[in-house]
Amino acid sequence: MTLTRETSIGYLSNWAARLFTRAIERRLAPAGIATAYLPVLFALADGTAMTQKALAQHAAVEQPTMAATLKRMERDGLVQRRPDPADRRSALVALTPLASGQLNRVQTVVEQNNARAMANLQPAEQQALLTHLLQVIAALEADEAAAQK
Amino acid sequence: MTLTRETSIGYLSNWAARLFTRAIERRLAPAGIATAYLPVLFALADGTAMTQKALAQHAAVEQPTMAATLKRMERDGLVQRRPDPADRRSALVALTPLASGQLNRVQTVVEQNNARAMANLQPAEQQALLTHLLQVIAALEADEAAAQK
DNA sequence: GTCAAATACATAGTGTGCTATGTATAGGCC
DNA sequence: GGCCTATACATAGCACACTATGTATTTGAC
Repeated sequence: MTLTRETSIGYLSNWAARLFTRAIERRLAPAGIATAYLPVLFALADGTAMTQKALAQHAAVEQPTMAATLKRMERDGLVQRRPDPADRRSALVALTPLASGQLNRVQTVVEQNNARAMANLQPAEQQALLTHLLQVIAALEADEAAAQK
Repeated sequence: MTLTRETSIGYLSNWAARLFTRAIERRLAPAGIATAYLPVLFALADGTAMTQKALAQHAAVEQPTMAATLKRMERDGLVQRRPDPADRRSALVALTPLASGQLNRVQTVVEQNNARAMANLQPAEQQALLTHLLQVIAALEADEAAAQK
């Protein structure tokens, strides 16, 4: 039993993720929205302000990755930081009106993209795919946590 | 129906892919093998030599991406390029003995990693997951091809 | 045979992720 | 109060992906 790409869940996940990134970029880059911005946009969509640490946890990326993403979003006028009155080490990040104004369009594009990607699957199959992927993610996170120690 | 991470196939694919990359890095980086090397290693495993273009198509990455990967692999002593006698524009890439000697170990690590990731799924579910992901990939590639024109 | 178009690869610049490490503030112990 | 540790963030350096573009060779039309 040899290893081929088509039977490697790792390879297929990576491949699908790159295709998703390209598809989102194609449709949102003209609007100044990059894929890494999406978790931040959705996390702050309701108008709340969050710390960088909380945003990193929400997006499941490391802190320096989120720092770079926020720097680009700030450059692009999508977020603003103001000092956290309760802790001078941290800042509270919130969306700008420019970002809020694009939320509807962004959400529509993302949902349509997800729908297009799963258009060949029956509703039950779509649900199964999401469930199975979540179980894979849980297994990999458990493996990572075990290796940590 | 709001968009949450847990129901977004795009987000879950990206998340799983990052976890896979980290897991592979954790186990193969000490051996000098990076994740981007894997498609090249497996494509050349049988001793054949391929052009950069063929390797890029095999790995489903763009040509400059493969050029950079091959440069790192050459730096790490894993591949060597020799001029293609039939076409002076291109070079034929082949594994070095150093790379060939690590193939068994690499294949074992990748297979074990895939097995660990799907350990919580029944065999039928594992097969369904792979099939569904392939259908998602096919849909995204069709979408990309349509946008291309 | 010549020249224009196509092809193979290289390079530059950027986005997004990681690890390792530095700096400033907060919090708790004595 | 002073000090040690923990925490929040910044920075540096690298891997790996992309697009855009340049260079050299090949191919095909004439």
